[in-house]
Amino acid sequence: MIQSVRGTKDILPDAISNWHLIEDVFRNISTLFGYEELRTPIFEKTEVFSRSIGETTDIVNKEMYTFTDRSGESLTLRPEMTAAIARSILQNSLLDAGTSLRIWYFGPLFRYERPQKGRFRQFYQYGAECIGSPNPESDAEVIFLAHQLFKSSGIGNYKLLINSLGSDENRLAYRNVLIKYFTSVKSKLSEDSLFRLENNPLRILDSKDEQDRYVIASAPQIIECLNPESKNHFDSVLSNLDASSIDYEISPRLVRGLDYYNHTVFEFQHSSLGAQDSFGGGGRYNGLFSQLGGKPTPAIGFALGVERMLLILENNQTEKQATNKTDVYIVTHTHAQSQFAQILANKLRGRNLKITTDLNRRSVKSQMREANRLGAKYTVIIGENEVLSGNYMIKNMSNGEQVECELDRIMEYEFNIF
RNA sequence: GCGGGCUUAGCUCAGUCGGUAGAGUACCAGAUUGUGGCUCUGGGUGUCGCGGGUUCAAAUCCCGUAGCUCGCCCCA
Repeated sequence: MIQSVRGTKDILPDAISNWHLIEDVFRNISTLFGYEELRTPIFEKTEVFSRSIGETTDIVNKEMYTFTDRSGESLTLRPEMTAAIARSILQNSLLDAGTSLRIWYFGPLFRYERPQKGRFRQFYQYGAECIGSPNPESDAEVIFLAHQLFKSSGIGNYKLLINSLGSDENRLAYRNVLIKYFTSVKSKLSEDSLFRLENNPLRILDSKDEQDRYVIASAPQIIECLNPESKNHFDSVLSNLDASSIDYEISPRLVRGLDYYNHTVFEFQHSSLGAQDSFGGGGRYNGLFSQLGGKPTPAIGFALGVERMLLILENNQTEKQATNKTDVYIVTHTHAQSQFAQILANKLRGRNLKITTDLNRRSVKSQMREANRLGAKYTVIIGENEVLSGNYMIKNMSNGEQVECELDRIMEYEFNIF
């Protein structure tokens, strides 16, 4: 049997209703906040990602699906969206100076990783980007948006962690302070963290290793390296959140993986997710547009892992409520009535009723059973007698009552499908 | 890239000491000759992941391999 590619999965009809629910929330709430949808291709020139995400990150180093096309150009299935969105904004000149551009997106991303709970090689993200404002109210706005998305889709009990990396200079200064500190306690670090010390020392702060955590506890914090403007910006973001009663936890060790982040960074965590407890995250990326060849443009955004959101939802849903897949099931006694059944079905569909007919020429009993299984509120029963008399049986499936109805009047029959 | 667990019917799983596979559920048929649910009766629908080895005999023991899953790394 041919199987789907490792780390990819089919979204089966049984699971689709939660996807629809969450996609509706994405569209409706984003619109309420004045965000417009932007769809970009699922592959880009490789440099879109290699120039923005960071050469030392695992995403660029070992997780990209990169290939050369027939013209010899290096292309990559998008491993994240922000860089692609920025590319599109620059290419299409969507940004007017002095105003804000509000964009949201939804779609599949691709990373070559070992799959585990809440992690796939093809996975979906929703994201929102607020471009053009350096001010703390835009930081707050995107967090309000995320908050409302969770509220509307029924996700509660999550934790918002927030931190500031400061300006690029602050970040660099902190990096040096950290290298100095961790080098001094090198002997106590785990093997992984020794590697991080060479490549991405900030990430040591995120280590899950017990011993590392002990060392990390007394590491210098980035707050100490922030200049006054950065500190002001951060404080102001927090006060905006306070004013709107958004709960958060300042997490001095939150650094996030992508190189383009500066100033505010944040992450949403939920305890029901297993090892990957983060189901969304974002931050400010004032340097990204210039890295991609545009004018320096302040921006902030976040992304949500849709499969992880669905995991949270499924955890909350104790029982799946049976959805009725059809309103009226048309039962035919023999195959001879199937044309009549289909004519009737199409007429009733014109009344916006969900109609199912039998396609397998099964017994009346089987058809009734299926009608029941599909949650049909009514069956219309057609047999030889009905064809001769021009009358049809309409059976109410919840109380078993049957009435005879003339063909001409079946279009007026009041089906109570609620 | 590394480590643990798992793989038997459509699904969830049992299978003892090696003796050629079973339960629940789903499904189909009948009881009810034109009518669902509830009940009863009957029906097994299988490449025991795959390949090799040991053996008179392998779902079971050994070796290899693939897939799934959870974790590490990293990230949504």
